[in-house]
Amino acid sequence: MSIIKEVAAEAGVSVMTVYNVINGNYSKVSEKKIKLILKLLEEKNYVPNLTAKSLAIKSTKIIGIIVPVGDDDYNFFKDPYLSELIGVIEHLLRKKGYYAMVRSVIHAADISTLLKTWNMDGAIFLLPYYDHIAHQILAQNNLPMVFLDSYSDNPDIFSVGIDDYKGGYIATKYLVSLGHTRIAFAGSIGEDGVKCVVNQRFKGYKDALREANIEFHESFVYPFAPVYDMGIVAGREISKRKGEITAVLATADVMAIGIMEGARLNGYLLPNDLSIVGFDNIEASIFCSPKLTTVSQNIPKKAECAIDLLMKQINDEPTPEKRPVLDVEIIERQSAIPLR
Amino acid sequence: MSIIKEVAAEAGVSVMTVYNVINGNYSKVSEKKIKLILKLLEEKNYVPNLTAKSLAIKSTKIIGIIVPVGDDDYNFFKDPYLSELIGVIEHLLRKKGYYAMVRSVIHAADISTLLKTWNMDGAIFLLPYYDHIAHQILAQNNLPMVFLDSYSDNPDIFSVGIDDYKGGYIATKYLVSLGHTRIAFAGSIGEDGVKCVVNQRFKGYKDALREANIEFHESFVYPFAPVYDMGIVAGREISKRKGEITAVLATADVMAIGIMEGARLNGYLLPNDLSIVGFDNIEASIFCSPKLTTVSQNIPKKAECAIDLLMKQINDEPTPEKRPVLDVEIIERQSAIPLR
DNA sequence: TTGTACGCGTTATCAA
DNA sequence: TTGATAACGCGTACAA
Repeated sequence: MSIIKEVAAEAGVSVMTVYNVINGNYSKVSEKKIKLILKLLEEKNYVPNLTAKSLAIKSTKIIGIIVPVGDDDYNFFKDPYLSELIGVIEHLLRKKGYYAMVRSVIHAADISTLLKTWNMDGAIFLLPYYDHIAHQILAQNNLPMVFLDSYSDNPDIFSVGIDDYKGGYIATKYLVSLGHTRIAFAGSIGEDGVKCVVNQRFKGYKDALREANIEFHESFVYPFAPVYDMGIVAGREISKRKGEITAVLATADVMAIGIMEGARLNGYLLPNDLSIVGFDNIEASIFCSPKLTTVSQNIPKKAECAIDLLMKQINDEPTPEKRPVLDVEIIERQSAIPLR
Repeated sequence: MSIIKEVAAEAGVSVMTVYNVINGNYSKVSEKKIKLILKLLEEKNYVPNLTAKSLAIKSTKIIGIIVPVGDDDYNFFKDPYLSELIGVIEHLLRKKGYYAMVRSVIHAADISTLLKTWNMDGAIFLLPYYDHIAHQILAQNNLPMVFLDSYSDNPDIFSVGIDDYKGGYIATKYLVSLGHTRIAFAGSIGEDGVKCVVNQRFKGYKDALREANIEFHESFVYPFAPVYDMGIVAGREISKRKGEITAVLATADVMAIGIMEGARLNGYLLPNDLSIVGFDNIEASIFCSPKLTTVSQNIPKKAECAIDLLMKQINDEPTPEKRPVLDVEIIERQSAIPLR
């Protein structure tokens, strides 16, 4: 028997009266009974059952944290950028009385099922792998959603991004200011013409080169996945061209750290033989030596914006900006130094 | 109106018949209607509502992933050990049809509330900060639970741990084998006599010293928190005693990396001036230079054991071992080298 | 083969 | 002030 019923029986009142006390409708109950009922609830450690409440009010306070994973066995939490982001998000949600249901998804089709299964109040999509089906996701699920780093041209989408173009631009400009002219670009660029995170950074890179009257070489592009292992591969490739390439811009810190390793494996001395700039400013960027110069994005702020956007939708408040874009900046450390 | 009712109406049957089809009780429904109903369900993208189902069957398929956080603003996901662990756990739970609700908790009292609020099917406690109230947690919550790294003497507790004593022992022995005799220990040791992760490692450290006829010095102990920043502090302290201390065992990789940094800030050349052994074998232990020699614990296996123990409890299967202890091993890299 | 009735814990409405 | 009743979506037991 449920605690509510026990209390009602013991206090000699109806279940409804107990609920009135629980919900603070004190005006509707006599003071004497209030005290007794509160005492009994306390004694029995009553905690409202949210699965029942959810059913009644059609709101669960569950927010889905959706992370696409390609391969079934890849542990996306090893990515420090994602973990940090999830940590901040969980924290903010908790403070606002929501519950974070973290979920990696392999098949995009599973998303709708998940959201409906728990009748979630909202969802945050951490990685921008859904631009091509954004329309479908929006159509199938009528609930507040926020996409991170999306470049979808769907006008109905809410998203929080960073100024990827500027990131690529200032990083390249920074390397140019150090005297570098033969600058490689490492990152999984998408199809030509498609707007996406890496392509925007790539565009910034090319524009900065052009502005400095530096010719762009297709062979300077290493279109590898932004993970440590592929960084090593890229680093090995790049260091085969000693003297030809003097600097690299990588689209993720972990990749940049991998590039360092790969170059070192080929006998490079860092940062002398190769200047490297990363992207994200994860905590591990100070673990490596030389410490990584990188384009910093403010992860806590990104999370805040996402939650803010989500809450505004949930509470039917106006959203001044549907797609805020956060600023980025260069964090100068030791991995990029003047040429020569 | 719910999809179920729509389908029932359109198919001209009762709601019950629709449920029979959904639940595969085909024997109870005529083939013609089955096809029609399945088609309608498909069209309308029917997904069972777990909040309602949970209420009816008193099982939610939600597993709580509980992480204690001391300070309100500390982002525990920055800890690579925890993130990796959570990643594996989410993955395993998903494959078994469960949902991971990740939750940081500040006040231990919130735990019971959380578990009851969602009527969770089980819970995993990631950090062993609850040994002193384990009895209370067990008493207040009658659901399958698994504690990681617990040294509670409560016989009712299920836990998965690693051989911390052996870890401290083999790490110290390893340093001794390299010729070191003045070996410091860095980690937040608990009260004397209390069994806990760090104290066990500390015990292993002391026993290994004794076995090698090396005197233990109280002043060689740096009882700092196992985080990067405190590692730096420890590294600075240790490097003030050049020649006096030649090696350190740290109880966490991030701390070991911090120690490197602190020592370097004081002019140390690594690993020449100081040999360092870490603990955990997180991914970032290869990001630093020199690469970290460390005591490895098998995080995926730890997660697997925990889930296995949890599932056995949920399914009322016998559990051969209530408190499995996983083995550890030394991973030799570059941060610890022979003396001189 | 199909349908009815009731319960799960909670909220909302309305009557007493 | 208090309480009865219906509803939320689903499962179980039992009838027709």
